[in-house]
Amino acid sequence: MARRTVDVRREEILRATVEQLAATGFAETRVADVAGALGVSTALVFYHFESKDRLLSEAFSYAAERDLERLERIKGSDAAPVLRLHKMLSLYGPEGGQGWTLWIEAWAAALRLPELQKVSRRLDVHWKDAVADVIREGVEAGDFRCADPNGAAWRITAVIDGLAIQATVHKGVVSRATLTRWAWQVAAQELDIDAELPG
Amino acid sequence: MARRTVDVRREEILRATVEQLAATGFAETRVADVAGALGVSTALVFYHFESKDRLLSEAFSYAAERDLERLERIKGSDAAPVLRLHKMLSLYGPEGGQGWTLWIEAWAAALRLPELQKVSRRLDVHWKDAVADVIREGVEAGDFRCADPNGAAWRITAVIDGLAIQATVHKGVVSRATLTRWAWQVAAQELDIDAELPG
DNA sequence: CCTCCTGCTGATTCGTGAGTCAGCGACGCC
DNA sequence: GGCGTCGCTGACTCACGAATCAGCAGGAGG
Repeated sequence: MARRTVDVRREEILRATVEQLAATGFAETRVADVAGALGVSTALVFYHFESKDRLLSEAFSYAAERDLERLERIKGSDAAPVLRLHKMLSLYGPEGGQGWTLWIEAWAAALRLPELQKVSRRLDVHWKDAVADVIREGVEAGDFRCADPNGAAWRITAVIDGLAIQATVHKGVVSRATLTRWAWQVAAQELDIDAELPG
Repeated sequence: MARRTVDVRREEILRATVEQLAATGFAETRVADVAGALGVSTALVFYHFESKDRLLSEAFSYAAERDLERLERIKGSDAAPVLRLHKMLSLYGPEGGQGWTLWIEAWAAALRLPELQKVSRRLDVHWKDAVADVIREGVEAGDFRCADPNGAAWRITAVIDGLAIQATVHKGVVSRATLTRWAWQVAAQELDIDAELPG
């Protein structure tokens, strides 16, 4: 069977696991499914990962890391704060739609798996901090007026979390478009800017 | 073994199941645990509920129904809209703290179990509608100024959802007190009222 | 060309938990 | 007081999925 180096194979397995997780959830993901999707034996998965729990949390961590990279790339760009913030919220918000399934699953799973909780906490805090940073920059640049950038960041991202849950779990109750509009509306209110969407 | 009527026993089982669900999650809840907590045999549970899936969604539905009753009682009281709204948000928000574990689990589980999704959707929509109704009353009474009561209700409850997730899953990142304060702050902004907490 | 190392597998073990079933005993009813 | 219903149980089956292991093959290095 097509042999790979450890690194390549591990990443292949992680990617397949993330897909499986997003598609069928933590509880319903079988090691056999992941192996099957790659056309390898289940034993191979255990050759590379010592247990299923380990595999799942490493896979989630892998997905999280890739997301944070994309976030940092936007945050570090030289666009105006308003634009950067809007891009960040767009990335955080709808983006894909498959992503949210994974985060919702992850929050629930994190209630029980301490290892997963650490990753999930790190990811969430990082996100809110990044938003807060950009808000602070915008305030300094005179683009925003905001007395509490940190609180504002938490409230804005919380609205998105809350709305995204509704949009993802109860399909139809809120549209993606409404989600985006409302999220930006809250941001505008918090930052004392025009509610018109940029771009 | 202490014999009961069907109704009594069913409710006993449902209550025990809700407790178990809140404590250990949907995925980790065993029929044997529920039975054990009541000191009865697992077979009895299957005597009253045709399958585990059925038991779980009925239990969640049972908990949801009790919550909605409490909500309606507050909503229907004759206090001023501001006070009623605040009470509703308090009920929705911290209240217990064990409740949120259940909702987070339920959202994740609803992604896969259609029966559960129906219940969860009904509950969520009912909540947002109730908040919107009280906002509308407040507007009519001249207590609030709000151009979009429905949107405001969704945004306010979404913030609470989002913050409650953080408080519940990532203990320590936001305190209950901060959650309450921020939620009310968003409400005040939406309704153009004083951000001071009533009561 | 041989030979290890190592990635990989098929077959198997093992634990666990959902669901079943034959029967028992309490209690209402005649 | 006998009897039939019905809530209830213990002891079981059964399926499924995580984890193991002895060994197989491909390819790099001598």
